[in-house]
Amino acid sequence: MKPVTLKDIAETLGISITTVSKALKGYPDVSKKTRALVKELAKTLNYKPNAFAVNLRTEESKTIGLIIPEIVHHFFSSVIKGIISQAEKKGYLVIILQSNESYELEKKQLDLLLSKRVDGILISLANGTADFKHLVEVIEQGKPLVMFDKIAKIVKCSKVIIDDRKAAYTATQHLIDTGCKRIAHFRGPLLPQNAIDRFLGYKKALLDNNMVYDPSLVYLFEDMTFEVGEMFAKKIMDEHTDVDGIFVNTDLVAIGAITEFNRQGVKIPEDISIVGFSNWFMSSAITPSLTTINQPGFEMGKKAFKQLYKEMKAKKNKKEVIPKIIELETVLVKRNSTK
Amino acid sequence: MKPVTLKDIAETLGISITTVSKALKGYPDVSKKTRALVKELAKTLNYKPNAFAVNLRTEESKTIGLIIPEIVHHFFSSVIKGIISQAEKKGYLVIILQSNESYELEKKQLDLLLSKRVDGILISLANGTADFKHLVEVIEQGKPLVMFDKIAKIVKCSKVIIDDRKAAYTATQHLIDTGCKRIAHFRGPLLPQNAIDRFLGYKKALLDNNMVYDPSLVYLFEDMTFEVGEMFAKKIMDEHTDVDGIFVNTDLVAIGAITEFNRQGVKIPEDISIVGFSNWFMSSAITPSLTTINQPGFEMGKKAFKQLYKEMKAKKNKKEVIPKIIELETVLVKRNSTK
DNA sequence: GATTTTACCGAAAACGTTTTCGATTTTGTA
DNA sequence: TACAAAATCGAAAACGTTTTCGGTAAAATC
Repeated sequence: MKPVTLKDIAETLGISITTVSKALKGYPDVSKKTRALVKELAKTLNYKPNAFAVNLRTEESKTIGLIIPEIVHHFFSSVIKGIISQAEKKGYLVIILQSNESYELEKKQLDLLLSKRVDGILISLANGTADFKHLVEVIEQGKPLVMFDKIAKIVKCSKVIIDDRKAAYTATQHLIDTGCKRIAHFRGPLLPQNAIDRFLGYKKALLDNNMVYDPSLVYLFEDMTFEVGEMFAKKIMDEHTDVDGIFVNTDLVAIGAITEFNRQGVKIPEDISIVGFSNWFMSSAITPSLTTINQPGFEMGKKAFKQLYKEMKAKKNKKEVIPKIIELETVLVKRNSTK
Repeated sequence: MKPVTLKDIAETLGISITTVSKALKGYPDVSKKTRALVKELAKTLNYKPNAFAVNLRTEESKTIGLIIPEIVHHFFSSVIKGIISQAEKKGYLVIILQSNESYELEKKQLDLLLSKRVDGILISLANGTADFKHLVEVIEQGKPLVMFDKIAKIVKCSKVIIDDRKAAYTATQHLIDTGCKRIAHFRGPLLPQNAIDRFLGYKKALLDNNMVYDPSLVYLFEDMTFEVGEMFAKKIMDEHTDVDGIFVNTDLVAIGAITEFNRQGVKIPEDISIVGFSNWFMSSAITPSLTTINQPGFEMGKKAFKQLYKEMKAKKNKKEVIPKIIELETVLVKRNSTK
């Protein structure tokens, strides 16, 4: 019933715990004969080292924490998948917490992970997070931390991101290049950096092309849902019939808008061109298929873990780490929602 | 730099480690004065119990393992969210592993969780899993295990499921009730129990209504993708022009089919009625909106954790647990893809 | 004032592992 | 044979906590 321990093996073999431990870990100062004996018995007894004891002794758990705003979300679940896949390769397990876009929860969860003594932390910030003290504390404590996607620029730690501003610029420029004269923007919430950057990219593209930036053409949503897209599409038809292009912060909302435009007989891209963001798999499925910016979630997860891994290793070897900004490439995927 | 320990507090206060520990844990045999003193110092020093030591001593980690076939999947990520939300309430953390629908990986991961000594395990089986020895071993070891959604009926443990057969029966019956005479089925892979059950429910509904069951109307897919739906829709138009209803194993495939039918001018539901499965949020967004079976993922996750929690508590109190089958309600959500 | 009760505290063992360092045995060399 | 070198082993400490059990001091009882 009780799990077998080193002691059990040592006793039945008539040797010391030390030797058993060394034999199993391949230390050189144990003879081939006893090593073989130990390993064999360990296997037949199905010995598994007590992780709790190992953790206590080695002060590491081979476990990392991950805090993410929302799990039920195609982009984020892709990131999670990337993180887990990479972590598994390196023998790390990952504990996932969901902040639900709440700053308070995020703070509490960070604390929880710290008290569980995970070896490192990966985090994507909640929309509600405007204060970063909790993050700074983690770093000051010397615990490896890397942020991804939704980051805080001020905080001194490694980050894996895309250039949201550039990508948004590219998206908007594409609308301009294909003849759009009056371009609206469905933007994300106020606080998160990537919504800000995408908005800024949109604005800059307009100005660089000598087009007027009209704030009334910017529609801000808090929850990104299909229905928001439908609603904003209706608003556009009501309030701004002259709009002939829309850059949307995220595919799901863009698809909602397309659906509504389809319903109302607005022709895409003839009447209105639309560019989304993230290249969700449904964007190639919808009719017309959606031109969008590819946001490599899986890749981002992989890179984020890899960077964290480096920093955990560095910490173990008592080496200094200099924070690194890793920027992933985004590409414009041209489909049928633009000319 | 180093985290503060009970010893640190004890020394600065000039008392024993024992007393500090007891004070913090609210033992009655420590005076109010010292208790207050200890608690205050602990707070100012930001003392956090070393989880590794606690785990070792108490033989529990307040951590559970979760093995899931695929994370990037709306239903499963909803389940994950349900599990995590419930676990957090009870002070449990969850380690997530992804089997990628591979039996080999699933086995390895189960072993990994066991060696990490999680307090309990939640699992949804991979499509490739046909042998259940690895699961039986977990149970024989006395480690609480509950399966959800994709289960093995033979294995003696608690399970949280829906009645796939009944739900499929309801879906098919609805097609029949609305006048469909020749009903096809896009079914899931060969092995997983829920694909089998849904197929059986479909078949039984046909037979109960004195309709012929025609195996050539059953299209089996391995990967559930949008494209599979498109492809099968084409096949139906080629091979079985008389089909006027389809029960599809999963919404995504159904939506692929709808898209293709739309493209080809096949009218839904006039020419062909379609019922999906799972009530993915896009099924209310597509045109026409998809009639489907609601599969409560979040709820399933919650229930699965709750059951596991009961079993973990029972184990702690050395009480026997009798495996429980928890069946969640499914409802037919009528929309516009059926008459 | 003597005795019992209660309140409070701490020593020590235990959880299972890793690792250092010294001890012993074996082998090699002269 | 004597000695050095190499090979092999084990005792013991340490990681930080929890908990049992015994002990002392204070309070209560007579």
